[in-house]
Amino acid sequence: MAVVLRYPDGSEVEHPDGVTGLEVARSIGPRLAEAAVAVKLNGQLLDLSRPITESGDFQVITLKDPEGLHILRHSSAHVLAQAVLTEFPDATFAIGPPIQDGFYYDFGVSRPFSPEDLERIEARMHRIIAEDQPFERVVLTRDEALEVFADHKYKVEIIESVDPGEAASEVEGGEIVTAYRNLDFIDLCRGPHLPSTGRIPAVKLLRSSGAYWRGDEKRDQLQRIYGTAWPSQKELDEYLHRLEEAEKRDHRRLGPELDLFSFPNAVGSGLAVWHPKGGMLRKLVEDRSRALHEKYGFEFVFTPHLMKADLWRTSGHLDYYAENMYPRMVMDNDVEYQVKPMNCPGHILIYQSRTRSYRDLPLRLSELGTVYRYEKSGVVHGLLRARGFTQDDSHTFCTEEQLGDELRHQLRFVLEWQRTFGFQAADIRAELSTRPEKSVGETHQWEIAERLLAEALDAEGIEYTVAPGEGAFYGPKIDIHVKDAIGRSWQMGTVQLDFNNPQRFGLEYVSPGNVPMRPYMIHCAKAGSIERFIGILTEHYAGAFPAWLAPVQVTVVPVADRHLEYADEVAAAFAAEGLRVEVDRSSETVGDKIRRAITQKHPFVVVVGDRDVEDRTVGLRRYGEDRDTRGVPLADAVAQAAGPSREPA
RNA sequence: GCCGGAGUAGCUCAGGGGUAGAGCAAUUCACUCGUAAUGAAUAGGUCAGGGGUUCGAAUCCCCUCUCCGGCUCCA
Repeated sequence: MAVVLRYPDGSEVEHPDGVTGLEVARSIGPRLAEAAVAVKLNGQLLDLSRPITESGDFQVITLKDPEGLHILRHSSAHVLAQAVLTEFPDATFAIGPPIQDGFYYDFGVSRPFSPEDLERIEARMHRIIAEDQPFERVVLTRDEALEVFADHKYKVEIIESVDPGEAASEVEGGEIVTAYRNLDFIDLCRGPHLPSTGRIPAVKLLRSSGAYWRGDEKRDQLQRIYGTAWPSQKELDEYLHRLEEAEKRDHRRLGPELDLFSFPNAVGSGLAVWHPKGGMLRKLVEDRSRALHEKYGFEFVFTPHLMKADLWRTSGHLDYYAENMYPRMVMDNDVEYQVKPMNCPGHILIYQSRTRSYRDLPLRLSELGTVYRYEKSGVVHGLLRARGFTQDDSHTFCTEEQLGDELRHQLRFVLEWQRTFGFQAADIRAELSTRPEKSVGETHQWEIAERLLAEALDAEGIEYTVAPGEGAFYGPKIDIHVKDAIGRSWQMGTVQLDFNNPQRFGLEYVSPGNVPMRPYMIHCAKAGSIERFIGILTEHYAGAFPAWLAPVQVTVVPVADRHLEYADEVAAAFAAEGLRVEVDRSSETVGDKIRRAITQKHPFVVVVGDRDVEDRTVGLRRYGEDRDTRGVPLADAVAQAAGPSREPA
């Protein structure tokens, strides 16, 4: 008997039945065999030592493959568990999967891990790796497995939760489970694994934290240890370097550094104050928001921060959202008020302010509405998760006939918004969330809405995935996710249908046939929250905003005090073109003044000295360029700065 | 909210029962300089806040607040 294996290059090679992956790799080349960590047969990953008994597509997996990295990190997680169980005999272990860039493992322990514990555990891991213990695949029956792991309640729960006949994530399905053994350590696992622990080239533990068993806050709190593993020390170092670089663009660091905003303790958690430069940035973003809303046919409305509690009762927020709302205050004759966490009810009241006809629709109401939400203390995160923030919110009311066109209209708006701020189409993807289990509205409405949302995405050529059951209880939605400069994905815009509010408030319009009809309601945010959006922008651009958004666009640096007069004249020339310009009047050296402007990431630095005064020129340096141009005629310099400083069309 | 770590000058940090420290920033003075840090001097602190232990607390203990990393949450 023989098996025929088709290699990635298309060639087909015959091997004896039961040949191992390693033997096949060896037959291809010794270096490949050395690099091999697993093989893939017909899409299924197998250990190198597994006998191959069927023909098909065959590929050797090395650490260069994504699957190889996955295996490396999975095996690293095993070694972590082995180290912890060795160092902490009373510890029990739960699950430890590979994740993006690394792995973690959750443990039940009598006390949380300290940083010193992590050092000790990591040292133990390195010893296990040095010992080069082979990973051995063990096949157990359910009963055998229950016996082997009898002392580990989480493992027992995993084994018992395996539905016979169906594959679960931790183990192969059926009456049989697999485990991997190295030395005296054994862990439940479907594999595959590296051939031995010595094949882990570079591993490092990063941090520990609490984590709930099965992700459920009502269940045990376990201690999770995060680590990272790479094919080489160099790649590990590069990864750590990337983390440092990401830290440098953290908006919570750049905000104060660039004098944009801060979070004074005296104000309260999750509440920002905006400094003049951040205020300018914010004004520019908000101006852009208003201009685009106007372009897309929205009308501006304003609603108060405080509204009667009864209104929130009508809208259902007190039923569904109360724990995120600030507590009520009682005024006048025991009337209760609450701070708004959303803008919708206010906009609905405006809709209701008079009888609406089909001729009024679509009615598009927008507001830069500041809302306050009580976020749990542990989740506040700079501008990205604040307790007070301003939504670029809008609510559109339309007829069923208009719904398709209107959704597409709104989607187009969201996309233009992202493009305006420098996010490329290729970095935008969408998610269509459909009806969840608990929902309001009629099936007919959901079906229409979900279909029209999908059609709008198709019409705009947006790549999207469907998230079944992930919609809000009140309607399906599209979320727009955007990738930033270092590849992180952020949810920004959203287009959501709402079947709930029109019903709760009894919204109507008069149809052409003179009968009352219920309008459809669309929530749409482009940035989401202005604060969060600026936080993301700050990280995306690492604080070096495109010139049109830079709070200060031009810094004029006089070489000596005698050039101050000309410097002011130069500044005036830039300002006359609408540029935001500052003159550095300090008595520092030229080098220092330039350094400060660069550190503050100003797009243009203009240096003026004796020759410039005489020739009416300037020295021009653009941010990010490590050189400068001398003797640029003033008018040219203004033109050069004005171009990129103009708002995008 | 939960688990851990942390809070000392505007910023970055040292000090860990016995008089509060450095660098950068700030201010002043001198320098007036041609593309990423001129020099000197000065000033700056309820050591997050409150309580306790102690002859004596930034330091040890308790509570609160805030921040950081996760978990959970983000109808």
